[in-house]
Amino acid sequence: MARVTIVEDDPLMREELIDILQKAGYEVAAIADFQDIVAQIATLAPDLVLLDINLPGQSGFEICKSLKSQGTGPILILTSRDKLQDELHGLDLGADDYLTKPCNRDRLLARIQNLLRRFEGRPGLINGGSFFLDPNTFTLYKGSQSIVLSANEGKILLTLVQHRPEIVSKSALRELLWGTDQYIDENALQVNLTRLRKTLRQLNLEDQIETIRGQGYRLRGR
Amino acid sequence: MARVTIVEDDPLMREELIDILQKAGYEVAAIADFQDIVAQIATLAPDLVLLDINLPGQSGFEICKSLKSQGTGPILILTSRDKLQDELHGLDLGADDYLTKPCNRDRLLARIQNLLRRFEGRPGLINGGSFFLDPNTFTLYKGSQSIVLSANEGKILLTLVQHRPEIVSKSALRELLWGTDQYIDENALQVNLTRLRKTLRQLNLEDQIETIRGQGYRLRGR
DNA sequence: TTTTTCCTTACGCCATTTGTAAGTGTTTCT
DNA sequence: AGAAACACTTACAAATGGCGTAAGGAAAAA
Repeated sequence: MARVTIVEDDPLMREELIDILQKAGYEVAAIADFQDIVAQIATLAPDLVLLDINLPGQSGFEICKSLKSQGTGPILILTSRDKLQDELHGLDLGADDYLTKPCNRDRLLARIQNLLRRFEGRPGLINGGSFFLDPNTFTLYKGSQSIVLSANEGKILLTLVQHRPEIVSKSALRELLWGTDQYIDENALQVNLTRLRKTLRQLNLEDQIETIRGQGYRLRGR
Repeated sequence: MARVTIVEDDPLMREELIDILQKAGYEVAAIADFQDIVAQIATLAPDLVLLDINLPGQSGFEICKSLKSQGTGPILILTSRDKLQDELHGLDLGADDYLTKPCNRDRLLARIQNLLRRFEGRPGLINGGSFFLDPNTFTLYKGSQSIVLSANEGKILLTLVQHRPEIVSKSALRELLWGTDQYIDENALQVNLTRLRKTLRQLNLEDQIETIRGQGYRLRGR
């Protein structure tokens, strides 16, 4: 069953949530120490985070923002305040859903289930700024379009994305493609880059890869 | 700006929604003819669908289900009924958010903006029950794994998904692969199905395709 | 201009995909 | 049980696409 992490400072409310979720069959973890919450959640690596807004110290909004910039799973914001402003703010920071407490038990479970389903099995796509890349198959997504890169093109683009916006040396790329830096025709890498750029052009992603003369390549953006 | 399609039968409500969204800068289209709604939406290809539940003829739930099996963008369900059951049902069918009307203007816009941001640039993957399928490249996702199907395997799986859980006749599949039903070696289709099943086994998706003797094939689930 | 670095295009080899063929297994009907 | 219809599997050859190699052109630096 899915793992859910609860971030809620009110002990009573926390226990009740734990109870509800456990009875629903979830593997529940609750944050007890309200310092370094983001790090704790990262370690727990839950499938979903149930996040209260009014917390001692760090605001729930901050946590939400931090988690989302790391590409975590779904976040369900839970707060006692019934202010519309909170909802707007929460959603604005990238929360995936929002509920006011006290909340209906069935509604809570339904929303959790829905969020989990929406994220379940969803590919761990890597955000490349103006596109997404599947690191397994090298399927490249932009808008409603998608194409599959060949193995070499995919490997190159993936490392460029992972190092964005830093420069990746030609030496590193040769190592990536052929396991070694030496005894490789200098031109082989060039050709592969030309091919990659040509493929990117199909999705209107021209001028994404920048050449740094004498040093290597880098991806624009960020 | 993003394109939004409104599906709402009450003219007053519809005009108000159109007004709100247009003033917010969206490119708005509204369904006027309430027949073949799904086909109309598919043609419009909006970035988001605002979907009322109580409609003349086809239920909003049906439309939601159909759209989701085609890999459309986000769907925001809008209904006057304040029944929890509706919400549960709507979310269960894969709607991405839910609001009861009359709804606050700012809240509506915030939810729309949030949905659009969450889906922006994200691939329109089709939910196949226990997997996801990219209809363009035929990249198949299950959990953290993914593989790219060959053209024939992809076409077959895609139509099976789109018709799930109904039976797809062999004749229809032959038409799909070769454009015609006649003069095709009966065996050719079999071979392609064997290959597809073998590929699916790589992702532990055995026994997904069921053979209905004398009629065709169908995908399990739903 | 000369030199260095990078880009582009074309060619041939190799792997993957696909239709064809042939044989085996399974269900249904008499 | 036997036969016929239907479905599945494996193997092989042609077509397709990816890849390294080669050679020449373009652009930047000296």
